[in-house]
Amino acid sequence: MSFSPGCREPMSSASELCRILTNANMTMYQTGSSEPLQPHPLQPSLTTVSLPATGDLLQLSDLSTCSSSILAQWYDQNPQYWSKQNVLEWISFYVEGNKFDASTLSLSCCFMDGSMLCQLTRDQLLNMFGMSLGVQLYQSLMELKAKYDLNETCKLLDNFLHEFLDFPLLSTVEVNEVVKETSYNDFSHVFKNFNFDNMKPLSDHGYESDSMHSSSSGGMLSFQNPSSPESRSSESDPEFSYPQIAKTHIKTERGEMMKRGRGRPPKHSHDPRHYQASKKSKHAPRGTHLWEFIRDILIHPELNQNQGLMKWEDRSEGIFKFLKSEAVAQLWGQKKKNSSMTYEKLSRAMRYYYKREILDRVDGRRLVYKFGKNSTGWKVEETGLHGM
DNA sequence: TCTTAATTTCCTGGTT
DNA sequence: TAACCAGGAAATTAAG
Repeated sequence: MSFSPGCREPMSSASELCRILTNANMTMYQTGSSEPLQPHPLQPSLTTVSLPATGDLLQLSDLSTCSSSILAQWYDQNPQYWSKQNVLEWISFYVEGNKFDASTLSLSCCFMDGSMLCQLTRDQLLNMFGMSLGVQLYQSLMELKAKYDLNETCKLLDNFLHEFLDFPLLSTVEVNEVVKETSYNDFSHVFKNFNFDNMKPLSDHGYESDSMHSSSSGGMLSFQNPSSPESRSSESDPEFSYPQIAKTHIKTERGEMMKRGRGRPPKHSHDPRHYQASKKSKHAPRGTHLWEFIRDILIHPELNQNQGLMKWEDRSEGIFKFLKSEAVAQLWGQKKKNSSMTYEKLSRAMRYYYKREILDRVDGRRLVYKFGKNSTGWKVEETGLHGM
């Protein structure tokens, strides 16, 4: 969607905005709206209760601390999944909280759901809401998105660590030097002890069958014996041994080698999980893009500390380096439910970003990339967080 | 149904 | 020699 600049137009007053919001609340939650607070599909436990009247928002000093309010319940969700009502509440909070002159604001600018909101650029928000309010809304949105992405990345990392044995969850680990030093050494023994006899053969089309990554906790990795000649660890850490899963060639029943087909492994439409996925809304947001996934690992070093996956080389310039290239690829694969992801493939996708200027080339340096002008959310001033 | 964006996969050749 | 980089080509998937 696109918002034309200058959609700000006179409106009666801030109280009018409040009145409309309050009425909207009453209408939606007393009569059974077609669009109640949308629970996050991954967080189905959210319960729907009445929203406070807009006036109540005035008494909230900080959204992030209002644990007893309904606001906190949807506020903790990914803004992507906010309803129009949620967006209105969010905007009105900043309007009221800053005593912003709502007469300069068009209500039509506020009628969007979270998905639309998240597509707006900083400039679009500034155009719509003006410098003062626009900047605040943009910063709030960036923080919320980062917070949600952190949660999701944390879950992924937890799943990844927890997939094989009772490795402590990141959320429960107290970060200290001992933990930092042990994490990956512990991994190598995990993989050495893994029972490779449980490996299922590849299906005859050359891809793993869906059953191979049917783990509900985010996709099960298939393994290749690290000592086998096919094993090709591209891991930059020589002590680190990761499971290798991509196989270029497969053996047929007659023992001849066949090439794997190109492109993504096809999904099986009869698979119940695929059915679930295909049932989701047509307007469901796209998954996080690769560069955003990378960015989120980088801007949350508190997670990275445990994994040592990546690090900033020059935060102000957006230059970063893969430390555990294959591990990052595995995590990305887990997120995309693709157990055959490798750094080789991931790096190809990264190179496509050069053309779009999402990434810039860093010549002569292995595993080093740089965020380009079309990437956002990694700068210190954008995130409000401070990297290493 | 078609188009398009964003990968994913495979490949060849070059560099470190 | 292994690991990585570069980029073409083709395939797949999801979203619009």
